[in-house]
Parts: sequence; C-alpha cells; structure tokens
Amino acid sequence: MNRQIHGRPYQVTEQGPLFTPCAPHSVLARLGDKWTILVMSHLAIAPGYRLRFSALKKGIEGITQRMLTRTLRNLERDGLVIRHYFPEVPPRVEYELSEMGASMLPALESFTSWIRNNWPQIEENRRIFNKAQPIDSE
Amino acid sequence: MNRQIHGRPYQVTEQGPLFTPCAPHSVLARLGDKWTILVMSHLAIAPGYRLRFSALKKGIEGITQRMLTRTLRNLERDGLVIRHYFPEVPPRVEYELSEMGASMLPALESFTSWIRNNWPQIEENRRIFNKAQPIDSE
DNA sequence: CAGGATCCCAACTGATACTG
DNA sequence: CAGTATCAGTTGGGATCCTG
Repeated sequence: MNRQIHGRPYQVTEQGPLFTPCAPHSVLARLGDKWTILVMSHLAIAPGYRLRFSALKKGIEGITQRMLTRTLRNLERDGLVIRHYFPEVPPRVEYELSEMGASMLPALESFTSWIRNNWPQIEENRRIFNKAQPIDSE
Repeated sequence: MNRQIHGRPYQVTEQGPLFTPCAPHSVLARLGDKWTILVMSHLAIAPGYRLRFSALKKGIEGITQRMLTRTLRNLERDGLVIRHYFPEVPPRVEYELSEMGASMLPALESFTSWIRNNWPQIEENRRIFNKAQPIDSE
C-alpha cells in the first residue's frame, strides 16, 4: 500500500513503512546549501523580485563571484529564477524570481517562521549538548 | 534600519539591503542533508513518534548504521529528537520526536506540500536545462 | 543491538587569476 | 560587468571492521 508524508511516498510493508529517497530531498538540499536562501530572500524583497548580478553580490556579505554564479545557475536550472541577459558593453544581467519561485515564498516563510520562533531553544540545546559531549563541537 | 525576511535580519543601507549569514541556514542545512527528512518523516508516522534504532534502519532504504547514528545525533543535539537508552542485553535504544520536533511537522508539511505540487515542473525544468547545457548535468 | 573507529572518495566551497 | 578556469582545503557520505 502506498502512502505519503512530507511529499514522500512510502510502502506499508509487513515489517512497517519503508521510505525510499525521492524528490523533496533534492529541493531541500538546494535550499540547504550555503547561499541559496540568502539569494532567494534578497530577490524576495527586491522591486519586481528582480536584481542585477552586482546588486546581489553587494547585498550578500561574503559571497564570492563564483559561488553567486553557481547558486544562480542552480536556481535557474530549477526554474525558480529567470536570467535576463542584456548584451551591452559592459554587459548587464538581471535575475528575477519566476512565478514558481515567487509561489514558494509563503511556504518558505511559514517554515522559516518556525525556525525563527524555535531558534533560541535550538541554539541553547546545542550549547548544552556540546558541553556534555565536548567532542564534535562545532 | 533592521528588518527581517525568512527569519533573516538584514540592514537597509544606502546601497540597498545587506544580508548576513545567520540562524535559518544552519537549520535548513540540517534538513537538507541526505537523511534527516527521511528520519523525521519516519518518526512522524510512528506510534508515539517513537521508534527503535533497528526499526529506523530497516525502514529507510539504503541508510548505513553510521549515517543513521550521525543523523540521529544531530537531531538529538538540536533537541528535535529524544534518545531513550535501555541498558539491557542486548541494548535497546528508542528515538522519539521531542515536543519541539513534533511542532515542526505542520510547517514542514506545508513546505513539502509546495515541493510535492511543483516537483514535476522542477524536474522538467532541469531536464530542459540539461539538454541546453550538456555540461554540468547531474 | 547499537554504535565507535578508520579509511577513502566525491562534492562543496573558497581564493585567485583571466576574459569577452 | 559578469562571468569561466584552475587549484586547494574542508566536509559529507559510504564501506568495512571492531566492541560493550
């Protein structure tokens, strides 16, 4: 019998439910990488959900040209961001949240809202855990 | 001036908003790793949000003992999962979603719901993108 | 049964230099 | 300006073997 939770199908077997790796992970893995959420957030508050490359680079502290390019390529590849190239001299490139990218914002906000509310406790838990287990401290 | 989006504070400067890396990433990074969502999902549908180590291992296809242990330690460290150790022979260990862990489920579900709805389009976008740019295909 | 210790490889990330 | 190319360091993940 096939059921789903968290967008993840699982088989109900005699030994219990059996999960197999699937779609949601490959999206969460993208959002979980170092810069993606920062880029998404920055576009989310931009007029028209749109910014040029240099504006993103200036607005995100510590990101390198290479990592910004890679992050944007990944988002473009998934169709969350649209790349607008203007063949001028010097060149100008703007990045815009796609309709699908913008449609993710409410769900993302509800989730990050949970994180915001629970972050102090998580931080405290980590501190306590690290004190008890001085190995593997971050 | 300080504002927030997606749980992420940013400075409104004369050159525009400036984001700095912070809390939400370290939570999303955890959920984005290879096995965490699978473990959370499995506990979410278990009676009492509780399962023993061997049950988790059997239910998650392909996970190794080492990675299951590491994933559970990380969740325990954040306080999302509680470890119950029974000093029997042979030993028995059960893992249970904490109150905070369970409180995450609705938000997580709303987000994975978005993924579920949009996954077909994302998959299609990746396929098209890879055809246009045969390099860097996954 | 649950997990610790080791070794190894692949992927992510960063720094730097170069280019249309 | 907006990239690409290259190299190096670090981390994630898997395979295997060992133990209370």
